[in-house]
Amino acid sequence: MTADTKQVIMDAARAMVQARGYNGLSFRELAKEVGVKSASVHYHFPTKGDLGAALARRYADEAIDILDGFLKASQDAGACMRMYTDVFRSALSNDNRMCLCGIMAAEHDDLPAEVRAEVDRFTDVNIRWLVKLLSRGKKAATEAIEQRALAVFAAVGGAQLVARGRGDIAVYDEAIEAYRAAGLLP
Amino acid sequence: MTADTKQVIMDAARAMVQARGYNGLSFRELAKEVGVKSASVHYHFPTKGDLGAALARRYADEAIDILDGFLKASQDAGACMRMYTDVFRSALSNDNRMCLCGIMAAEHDDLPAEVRAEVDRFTDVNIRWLVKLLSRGKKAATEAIEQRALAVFAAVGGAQLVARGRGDIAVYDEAIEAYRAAGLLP
DNA sequence: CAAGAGCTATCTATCGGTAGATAGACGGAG
DNA sequence: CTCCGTCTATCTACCGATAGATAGCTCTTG
Repeated sequence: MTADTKQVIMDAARAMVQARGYNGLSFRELAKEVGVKSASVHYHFPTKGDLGAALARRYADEAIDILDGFLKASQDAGACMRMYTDVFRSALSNDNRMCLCGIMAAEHDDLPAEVRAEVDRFTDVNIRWLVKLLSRGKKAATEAIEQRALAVFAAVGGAQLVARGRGDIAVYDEAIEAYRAAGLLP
Repeated sequence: MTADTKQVIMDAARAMVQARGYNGLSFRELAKEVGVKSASVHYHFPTKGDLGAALARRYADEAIDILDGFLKASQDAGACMRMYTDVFRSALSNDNRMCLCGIMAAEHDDLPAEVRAEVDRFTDVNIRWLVKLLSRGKKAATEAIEQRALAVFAAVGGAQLVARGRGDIAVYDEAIEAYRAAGLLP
């Protein structure tokens, strides 16, 4: 019984949001999945916005750690970028799911403000990391690097979305390969 | 008073879906927007799936006409591609909306089957058109062209999604420019 | 031409279901 | 004894969908 119910709820909720989006998440279904009553979910997360924001916050925080690990693991930009694209790939290989914040970005406009803020932060985290990566040894203007970082982030997210729609992870692989071939990715 | 109510309903529904997604569309709100009762919407579209499928079908059909017009309007691949990216740009400039099928793609998994089919067809239409465009005068392998077409479609969709999240159309422009600079777009 | 039958498009009213949210009882652990 | 976590039970609001009535148009037919 040690397994902190709050963490179990968050894990299940994350999986459900990655599969069906924030609006597709319901307290009842989530509670059933976890094996508690919906009132118990409300005990840990008073409102749905609280839950959504907690999910996105943890997701962005984890991203910071994971991505920093990549930069430390290799000095090679190409290798780091492959690790980066592989993270997004792993969401798809996990039952055709999306990046939590990627799918929430589509619902951006009717997200509670506190959720939206965390989703935006996830984007910031990614852009900052990509800027760091693309800056390595390059002397290009900061502005150009930022533009490139944003384009990479958008392209990877788009590839994930399209591949998921096709229900075929090979579509993701092909898109990434095309990005690399075109020179968008290092 | 000529304005066919069915068309008015579809126009309003499209705008609402482009802003808040398929799940964010409700018969009551839609009816209020149009100025009728929700029962009247059900008269024209018995189920929500019927309405969603009708929207996506019309959207895909219009896309075919518009895109073919581009190919006829210019022989230059770069010019055609700019017209293509400008179509997606115009959705953003129309009150920060998304491509109808782009936002529905995010909800792909819990879309009624008849809606999903039309959304998938929209993707097909785009890929086919891009293949046609990228094939002009190129002798590259069909497979490589298809891969490239898919990557372009995904990248443009991703740029739209990210730009919308940022609420800044300049983000879209910058991403597209970066794609062009990298050589992904002709 | 006129009368009536049937159709179209809309309305009011309501259905069963589910959403998020809350109050208060209960039981176990410190 | 008290506090924490979970439960039962319930609330209000909204969802998509349906039933049934009605006004007005159109078409047929004597």
